[in-house]
Amino acid sequence: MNNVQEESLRDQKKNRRRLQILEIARGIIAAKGLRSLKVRDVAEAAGCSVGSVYNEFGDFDGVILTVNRETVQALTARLRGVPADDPVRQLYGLAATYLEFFAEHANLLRSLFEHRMEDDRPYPDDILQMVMDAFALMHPPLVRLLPDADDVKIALLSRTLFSAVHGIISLGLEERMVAVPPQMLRQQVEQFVDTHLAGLGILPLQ
Amino acid sequence: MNNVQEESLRDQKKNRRRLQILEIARGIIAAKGLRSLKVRDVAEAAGCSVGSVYNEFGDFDGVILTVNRETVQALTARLRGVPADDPVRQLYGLAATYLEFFAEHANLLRSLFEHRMEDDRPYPDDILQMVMDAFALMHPPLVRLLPDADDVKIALLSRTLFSAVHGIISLGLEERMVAVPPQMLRQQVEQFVDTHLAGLGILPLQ
DNA sequence: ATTCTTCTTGAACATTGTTCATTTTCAAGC
DNA sequence: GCTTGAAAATGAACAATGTTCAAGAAGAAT
Repeated sequence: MNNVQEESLRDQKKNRRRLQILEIARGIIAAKGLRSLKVRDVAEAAGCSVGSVYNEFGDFDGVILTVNRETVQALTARLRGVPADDPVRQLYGLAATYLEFFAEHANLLRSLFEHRMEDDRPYPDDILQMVMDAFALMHPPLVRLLPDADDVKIALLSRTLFSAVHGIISLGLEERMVAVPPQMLRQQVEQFVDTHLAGLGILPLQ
Repeated sequence: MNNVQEESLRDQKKNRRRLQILEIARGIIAAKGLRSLKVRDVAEAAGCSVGSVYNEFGDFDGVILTVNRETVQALTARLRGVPADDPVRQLYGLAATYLEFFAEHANLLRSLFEHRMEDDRPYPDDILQMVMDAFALMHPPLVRLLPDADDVKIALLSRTLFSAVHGIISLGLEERMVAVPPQMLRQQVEQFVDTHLAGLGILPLQ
């Protein structure tokens, strides 16, 4: 017996179009920033009417939020790929991987963190949850390094440390904040993690 | 001999209006966020036409940027008010004051950090410089604490540390990132600075 | 083939940034 | 104080862009 639902021709087209719209929107955001994203441009590039975009995503925020959702998913996947062999190495790896990902997809990450909803509608919970889950990825290695510490405190520490790294990277990558030469940023982040771990009483890698 | 330029009635009105427009724009951003700022609302509240707003600020970005400029000026003033008696205390003070200011004016700071220009016009240099100068305020106390360190390294450390604090605070204050209870944030920032200073080999306050 | 449902379309509308010809206001010269 | 010229204010018109919806097209169901 086959559980796979028969996909109608209609659904096929719908799905294909949906993916296409998202791909186009993501491309525009990545290339020229969220502010350059226009419904008509997306519709035209996707070969459909603006109405179809609305039909599929409800409103334009819907498109943006879906792209953002996929961004945080891709980020999480990348971060989960960091080896968990040695906990200290893992922490370095998480920071370095975040930097790498941010540098590759700066405009997509800015869209994720900077997009504000119309009026006062709340940002979708599932995206927030995913961001928080990503920022909690430092939890397991920290638990291994600080076996005697309170679990709640480690959870807080994990988010704090990741938020700190996020701040360093997101400001460091603003070309406009000419401050930091990009190749120096990696070293800078490493140094930062290093110092902070030392402050936690954790010995560096030998 | 009086160097003060006689101010004509015309200039008086112009200046008064300019201040009024800025006050109104700032109020709207602070209360409802940058995305809720509309030319017509500002013009109506200021009792003038939209044309006058354009006449005074060139374009709408001009209004936003002027508000942002004043925000970073106010921030800098507050940060400069932190006592410089003890360098460690000063570092705590800078972090705590930044948190305080951010909590009081969250939407204004988000406008400062998140506003993107139309097209690819560059963000005004003077504002960027002022932000960087603010983030360099940790430099003097760090120099006192690490007298043997390279000055360039301290400059980098200052920006890094302040960026880290910025990351913790800006994410921590997003109501949407329910993560951190606000009153806990202060403690969290303090803890963070504490740990990092320890990592730098700096003893905490007795 | 017919009917029914659903999706698609794109013109019309709504909102909001921007321009500019006209009018108003003010200061300077007489 | 009247005239004149420059500067500013006005707001209607325009442009760009998000949103809606009645009509039509396309596919599914019978």
